[in-house]
Amino acid sequence: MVVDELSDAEVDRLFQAFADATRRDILARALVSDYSVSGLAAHYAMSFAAVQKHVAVLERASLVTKEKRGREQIVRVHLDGLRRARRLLEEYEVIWRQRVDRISDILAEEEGKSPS
Amino acid sequence: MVVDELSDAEVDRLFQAFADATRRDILARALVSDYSVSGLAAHYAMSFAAVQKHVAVLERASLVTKEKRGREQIVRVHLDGLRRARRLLEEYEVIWRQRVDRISDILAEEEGKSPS
DNA sequence: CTCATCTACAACCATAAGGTTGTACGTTAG
DNA sequence: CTAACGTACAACCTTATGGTTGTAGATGAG
Repeated sequence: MVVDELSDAEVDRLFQAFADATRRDILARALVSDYSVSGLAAHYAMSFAAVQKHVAVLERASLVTKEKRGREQIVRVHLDGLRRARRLLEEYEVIWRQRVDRISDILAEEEGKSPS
Repeated sequence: MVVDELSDAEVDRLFQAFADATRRDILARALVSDYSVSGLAAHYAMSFAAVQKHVAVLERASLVTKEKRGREQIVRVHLDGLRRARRLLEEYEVIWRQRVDRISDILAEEEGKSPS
């Protein structure tokens, strides 16, 4: 029933990509409009190469893709990655809810057996 | 309007915590039932100390808390952390949606101005 | 009381992560 | 054509991460 089967390594890369403020900011910028790598780099107090590496991390996590436009490389968000990460977290919450429900059921049953 | 204001460092820790398969598994186990640290450690092909460190990472990320019970330390999930992470990812999707809507509006307006 | 259990933590090691600078190469503007 | 721009990538450094072993302190079982 689970449609998007991600390997552990893929999920690792996905969350690892989110685990850095610069990368989250890059993602946020790329979400609202198109940026080239150097266009993004202009916003950060670090070298172009560093930003390039951050984009590479996002790319390996399937969160963005790069599209060549002339001599520039446009970074565009790949929404699927984002959705998958979000769904994974939702699944954890579902598990929690199921547990709560299960415990409620057990308590209800116990009460039915010996109403104190 | 943003209720849960997380610092960059907090969010870093949150996603960093998810970025390891062992930790995600620990979290999943702790979600479905109560486990002591050694009870968790029994499931993994690594030392107790290693598992202990993983739990510590989850704890620093506010994803779990430990509760002393006799000589054991019970690991319980702190649902808030989970919810916050999920909401953050949802916010990115919202931003994306807003962008799509904005572009649609612009296109609609352009069409209104000079219907080709 | 004594011993096994559970935990905590320090010290150490190998590798990964995040940053730097430097070099090289395709592309576009003038 | 030439110069500037955008990119790619290698080499290097420092610190963080994920693992190990070993030691030591509480606590519970017998």
